Amino acid sequence: MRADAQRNAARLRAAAADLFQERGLQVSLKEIARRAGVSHGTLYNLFGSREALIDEVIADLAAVRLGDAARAALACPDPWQGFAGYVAEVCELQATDPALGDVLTRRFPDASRLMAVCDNSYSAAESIIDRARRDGSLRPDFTAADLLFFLASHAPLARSAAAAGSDSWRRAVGFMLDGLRTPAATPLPTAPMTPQQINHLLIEGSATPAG
Amino acid sequence: MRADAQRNAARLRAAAADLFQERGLQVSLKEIARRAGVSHGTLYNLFGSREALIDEVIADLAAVRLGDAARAALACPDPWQGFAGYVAEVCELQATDPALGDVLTRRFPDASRLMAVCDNSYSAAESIIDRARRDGSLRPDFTAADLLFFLASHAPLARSAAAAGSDSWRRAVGFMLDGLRTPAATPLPTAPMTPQQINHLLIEGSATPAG
DNA sequence: AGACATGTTGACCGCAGGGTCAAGTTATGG
DNA sequence: CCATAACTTGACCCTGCGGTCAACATGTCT
Repeated sequence: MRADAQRNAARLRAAAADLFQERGLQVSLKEIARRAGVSHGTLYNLFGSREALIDEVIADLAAVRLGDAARAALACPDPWQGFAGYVAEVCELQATDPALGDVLTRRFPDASRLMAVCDNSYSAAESIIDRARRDGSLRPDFTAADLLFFLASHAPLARSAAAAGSDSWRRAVGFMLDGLRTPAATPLPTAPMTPQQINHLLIEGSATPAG
Repeated sequence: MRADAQRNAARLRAAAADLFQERGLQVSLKEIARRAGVSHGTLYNLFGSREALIDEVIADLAAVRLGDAARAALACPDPWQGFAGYVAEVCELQATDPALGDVLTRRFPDASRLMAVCDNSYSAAESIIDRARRDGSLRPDFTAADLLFFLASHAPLARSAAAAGSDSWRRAVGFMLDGLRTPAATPLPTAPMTPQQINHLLIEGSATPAG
């Protein structure tokens, strides 16, 4: 790879990282190129697709952030504290970093490294949940699918609340957590989602085609 | 108004009602015209703006649906049952009717009749919440702003879950309600939103400009 | 029936997005 | 220092959106 190409790739990566984190994973590729100070043709040249760019720029970061949160949760002596702290931490990430808010939505199935991060996070969440359930502090009917549903619905509003300088999303998380403790538990009206249902749900989630 | 214009207006209203309820209040106006079988020029001619169309086609419907839910809630002898049923009912509306899911987002400030419906609903929610708080069954720190936050974040996923034939959103509502009963209550990390903050939050919510 | 007001139409504008590619430029190795 | 492979560029394609308007059609009233 020629030196100038390397320079351009670095600039593009930096611009992409900035914009993804400022405005989410759907920012226009032309705008990324604009901010990097190169032609959008060059972006397509060097990366080929938004997914490739995401994988290069966000996947590691997401892996670290989510991995840290999960590790901290499992390291916490009190399973409930671990679980609650994990949820709060992930929500915090969603509120402060739009890119991370978009990670869990699985809306970029072709970003393979990112999808791997999603899968790992899901497994980690299962462990965290399991531990808290076995402990008796987390209601037994709560599943990782339920957590994912909550996080996915929470992300957009948390993001704009944070952008508007508001903490209000923390309240929503607080209510939710109070509903997840065993003493509060009340029978649920329906079964948890299967992984297929989750996928379907999240991907269809926002980019509904026009037909 | 000429007879053909009246016919066209009726067709447009019908098409708009259909599409709003199928896909939400942001469907393209050209598509509404297409489905109505008239030129989009005619739509602009007869209605002038999306907001006018919304006001004509959705405002009443929303007023009735939300009003019924509120009335039923206040008529319920048990304040907690009334509150919980209200939340569940509104969520059901959001899940089954994308147009109603968009109503509470306040993303169409120029649709004045719709905005009035929002305001009324908010007041009604305050009464319902108040009654349940005074009853001692609803945690005292829960406000109408919190409910609005929940509903706004809930709507999109509930919609796509329902579209995918899934009931899973009911679980989320169940967890949330369990967190709202007084016995579950745990101190909250931050203050509720002011009306201004709500407005800001919801309107910025999804249509973030590119700049 | 005819004339005029009232409506309708679709081409057109500007914008922005994704994506491609021939032509031009520049780094690099011999 | 130059030949060439490697790279960049921006014009161009497509799509779809909101919105306007001159030219045309049609209902309506006398």
